[in-house]
Amino acid sequence: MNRVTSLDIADLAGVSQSTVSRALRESPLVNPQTRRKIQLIARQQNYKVDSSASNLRSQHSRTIAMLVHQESEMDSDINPFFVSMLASITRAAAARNYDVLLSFQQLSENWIVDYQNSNKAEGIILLGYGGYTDYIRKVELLDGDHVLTWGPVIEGQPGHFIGCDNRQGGYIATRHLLRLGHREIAFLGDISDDCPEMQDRYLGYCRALHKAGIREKPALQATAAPAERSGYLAARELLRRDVAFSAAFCSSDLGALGAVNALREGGLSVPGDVSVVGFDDIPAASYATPALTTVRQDTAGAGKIMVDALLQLVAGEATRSQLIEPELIIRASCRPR
Amino acid sequence: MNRVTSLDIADLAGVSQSTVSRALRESPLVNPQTRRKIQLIARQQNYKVDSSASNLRSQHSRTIAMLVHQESEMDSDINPFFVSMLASITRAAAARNYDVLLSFQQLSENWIVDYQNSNKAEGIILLGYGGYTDYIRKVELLDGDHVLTWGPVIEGQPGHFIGCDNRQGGYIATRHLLRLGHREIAFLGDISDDCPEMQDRYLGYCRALHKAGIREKPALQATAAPAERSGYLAARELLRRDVAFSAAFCSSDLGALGAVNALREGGLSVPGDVSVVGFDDIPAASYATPALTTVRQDTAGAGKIMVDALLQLVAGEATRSQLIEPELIIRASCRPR
DNA sequence: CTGAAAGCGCTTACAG
DNA sequence: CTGAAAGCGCTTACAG
Repeated sequence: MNRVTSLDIADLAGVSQSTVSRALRESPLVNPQTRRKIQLIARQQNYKVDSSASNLRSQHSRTIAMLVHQESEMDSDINPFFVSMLASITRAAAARNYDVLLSFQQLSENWIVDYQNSNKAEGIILLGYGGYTDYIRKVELLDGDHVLTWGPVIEGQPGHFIGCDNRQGGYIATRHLLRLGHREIAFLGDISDDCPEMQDRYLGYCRALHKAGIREKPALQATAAPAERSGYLAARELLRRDVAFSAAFCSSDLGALGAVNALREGGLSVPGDVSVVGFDDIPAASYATPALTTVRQDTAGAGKIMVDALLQLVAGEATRSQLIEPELIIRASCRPR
Repeated sequence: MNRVTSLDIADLAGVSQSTVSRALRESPLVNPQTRRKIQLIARQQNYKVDSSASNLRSQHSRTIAMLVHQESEMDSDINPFFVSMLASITRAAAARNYDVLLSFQQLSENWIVDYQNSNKAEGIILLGYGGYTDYIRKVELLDGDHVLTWGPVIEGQPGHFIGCDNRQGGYIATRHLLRLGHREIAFLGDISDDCPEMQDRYLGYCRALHKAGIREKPALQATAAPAERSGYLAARELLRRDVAFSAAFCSSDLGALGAVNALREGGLSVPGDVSVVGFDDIPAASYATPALTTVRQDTAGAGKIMVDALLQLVAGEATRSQLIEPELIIRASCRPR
């Protein structure tokens, strides 16, 4: 049994191969009756247009590549936030009739050449970029390529980024704690230049504090990456410092979950002794004990926006950077002072 | 600036286009010096073989499709276990120089036609199949197609499956609880024919009980799907029945996390009053409070095995069904009776 | 509205 | 070891 081609369908339908091709692409040129007949026969024969041939001829692949950054080969835990993004991007792409190639890569590898120059994908979405300073250096060389990154949206930066309004996110998280009467609020997160997103959350935190007439204290900030272990260690460090705090804003849910464990180990109850707010609203946030109050990033909406923005880049249109609005999700990990 | 093709590389290297093609495919026919020269020029020009053209000519795509089953469009929480599988499959495929197309699909959609007949993918890996009875009916029509499913490995079933030795998993989980002195051990999971994997875990549970001279009690079994909410409801149901138990084996970690919450709400401490064992070893299991004792399915190994098995199918070779060995991971959610 | 024909950029038998 | 040539299965201008 040989592969069915458009020529076979043409024979069965008694038309030319060109007409088959047109009918299957919903060309308005072809007679509606003929089109229906051809489509019926194609379905009966389980015929599908050969994508290699179609791609080669038409010079586009209707495929995007989604690269998830990983520091090392071995680290197989993907941040659940990225999993949500990945799912929502894949669905948004499918809705636009695009396929998605998935890959886990390190920054050092040359994905542009691999995916774009081989015509495997028309554009690339990057989830997680590792260190910002290294990444931006790489992006500068990309001029004209179709690469969109989930990350910080910074005035004048090269490349194309879409991300959450992190400053606003940090602001509403901290304001929530302030309104509950907390004054000594710790910040767990990396505020170095390598993490502009967390830095922005920190700036939002500071702004909320200032509005309440409070100055931020370096002793209340502890560096943490978005990982459970990292949040755990940061909270321990904070406890060791022996500085008073009745609340903590963690710049990731994963970090917040770790911090909660560390606080408990230190004999503190959450939210009894310390209120905790996270960031991301990963699934685990809602079924943790206590369920985590957090700042949700709308991944479903973000996926659509990213796919649309990438396809604009591909089409050569201008894309403006867009900020996703964060939303405070109140659960059980905070209590009035 | 036009697209660089193999003809351009040929011109630059002073050889024919055929030789460029051979050199880039590491053909032993071409002179090593010529090959190196061509490869160098190709790299300098950022040239990559056009995959559409290559696929069309050679009639294979070096791509596999990975379909993650979803009941509904809206349900965006992917079981973290599948996330690990997805990552490990993608890595295993990359190691064999295969690309991975990702898609979220419902059982009703016709993925065989979409991916295989269009030559988009040489084979398909399915993660999550929904109801087994419906799925197996679909698989029966697949004869000759290259579809591999993560699921139950059952003697004589149609199609190609790779999965965990669930019976053994259920056995070692239950044996662990028995060795801790528990006698009244609840089972949370779906034991209907639609879930042969959980059914097998239940059979392993029964076997362990029998070996200890205990008969399983229907009152100690509550139906739960692998989801937090479902485990929560099942545990509540169990508490309502007013049957004594000092331990529970939950056939998924997600369900176990929900069950722990329900038990706590019911005034019981874990592991103080009830010991709990889960299944899967998802990341959340290790950072839950208490950290969950569970049965690990080796996803990294499973990914490699699945990709290899699928590529065997594609090559027309026989694949034998394979069972992944489960492993008990002891953490903090169990205590001696 | 339809058909004949060119050609996308490769791979690979064939001839040397 | 190398080159000239055919052809993979489509899409799409061109002509009618």
